Amino acid sequence: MTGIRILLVDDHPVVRAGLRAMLSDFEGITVAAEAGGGAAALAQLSRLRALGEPVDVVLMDLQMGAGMDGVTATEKIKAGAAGTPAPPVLILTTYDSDADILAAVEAGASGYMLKDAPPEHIRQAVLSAAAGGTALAPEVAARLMGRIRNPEPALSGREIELLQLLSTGLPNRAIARKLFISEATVKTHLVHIYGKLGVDNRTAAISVATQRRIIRPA
Amino acid sequence: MTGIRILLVDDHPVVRAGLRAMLSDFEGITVAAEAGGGAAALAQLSRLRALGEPVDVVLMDLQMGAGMDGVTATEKIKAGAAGTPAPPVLILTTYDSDADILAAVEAGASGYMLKDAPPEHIRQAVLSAAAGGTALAPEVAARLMGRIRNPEPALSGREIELLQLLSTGLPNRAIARKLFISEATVKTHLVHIYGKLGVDNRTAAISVATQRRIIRPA
DNA sequence: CCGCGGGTCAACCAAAAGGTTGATCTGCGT
DNA sequence: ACGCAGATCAACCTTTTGGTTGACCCGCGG
Repeated sequence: MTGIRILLVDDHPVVRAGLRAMLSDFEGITVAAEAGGGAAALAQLSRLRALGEPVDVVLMDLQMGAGMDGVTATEKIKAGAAGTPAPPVLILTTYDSDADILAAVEAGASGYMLKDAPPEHIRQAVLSAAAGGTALAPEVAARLMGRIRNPEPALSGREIELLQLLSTGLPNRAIARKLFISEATVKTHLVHIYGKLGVDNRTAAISVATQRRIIRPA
Repeated sequence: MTGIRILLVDDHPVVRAGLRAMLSDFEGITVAAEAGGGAAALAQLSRLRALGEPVDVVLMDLQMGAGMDGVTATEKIKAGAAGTPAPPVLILTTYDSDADILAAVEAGASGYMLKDAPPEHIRQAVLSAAAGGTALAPEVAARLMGRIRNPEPALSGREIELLQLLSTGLPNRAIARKLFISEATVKTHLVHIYGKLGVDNRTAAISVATQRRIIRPA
């Protein structure tokens, strides 16, 4: 049997070693290559494709220190930057904030797993992704279901995006520039956010959004 | 030769597997046990001591999801909660905030390494700790040197108190009432805080203060 | 004793944020 | 075709913050 060929993308050597050790215990799964960042990941994908040994699944961390973050790398892979057809990308990260989950899904990720998941779950997710399916960690799935069932205090993707920038301390003008919209639009979004979160200023919005894990702590 | 016996403490199975794989490649180092949290770590230490197989070095993560955090666990170990003499504790974590480093050192840690360090550095640190020495990652050492050369202005107790309330989203008026001072005084404190943190608005102050662990996340 | 820093307050002005109304455009589902 | 919701923008006004200056009191250390 051919086996599922995997590319590990994580900036921590320790984590890469852990995943390699964990995955090598499973039948039918082999780690074809590793990358410590988004740019290296794209290079590895191209290299392996040129060798006629394309990877079947990319295991990608989201937070990666200096360089390209995982969401951007996923977008580039899915856009065919490392050749087509693009392999499925399975996110394996530490945090499960709405902001991260939505960004990853929009970037084209096939799944979203947490690093504290038991090995068996990760194996299942890899198999699922390789077969063209999807895989969500139970916690993640629960959060998404909650969003669907309870649309009352549901923030839109754009609003969450704005909230995330808000939490870094940027003034409206800077947020507007980052999102390529006008300051007026930023204010409109903020008013909506305040209404949905039941607050009346940006600081309280950040507090509530952080507690509800709508955004990850700055 | 006896070999150095290690206890791994980390809440992520993936990371534990990685460290186990990495360390097992080194001569003279064996992983005696693992723990997924601070409480389990103390239990493991006691158990192994009772078996007459005490560990020589504890490899400890700082951020551990739900239960006891790494600093607290280190304090307890050093206080003899798992028997004396207490083994050296080597911190191995993702973040290198000043607050984390200082807290770890104060708790009695023998070293502070980052998870993105190359395996050889981690091996050196383990050997050093086992021999009763200390080990600091270059980045960490650099930060400490920087602090000594360029001490960041410390926030006063009152300022931190105010910052904590600020992070909950209260406007100045409400903060004033909570602290039984006038709004003018709140503004004066805020100006001082902004100056010390190098920001110019309350939202950024919260962001910076949270990152530096000056205040706990809302 | 005197300076110094922390904490308290006031008055004033400038800038940013909050709130309202109303408008256009887009995609999506019926 | 239609309504609806999300996203976008403008103009206007009020409230809150930010920034400056100056002042007073207190405790601690040289």
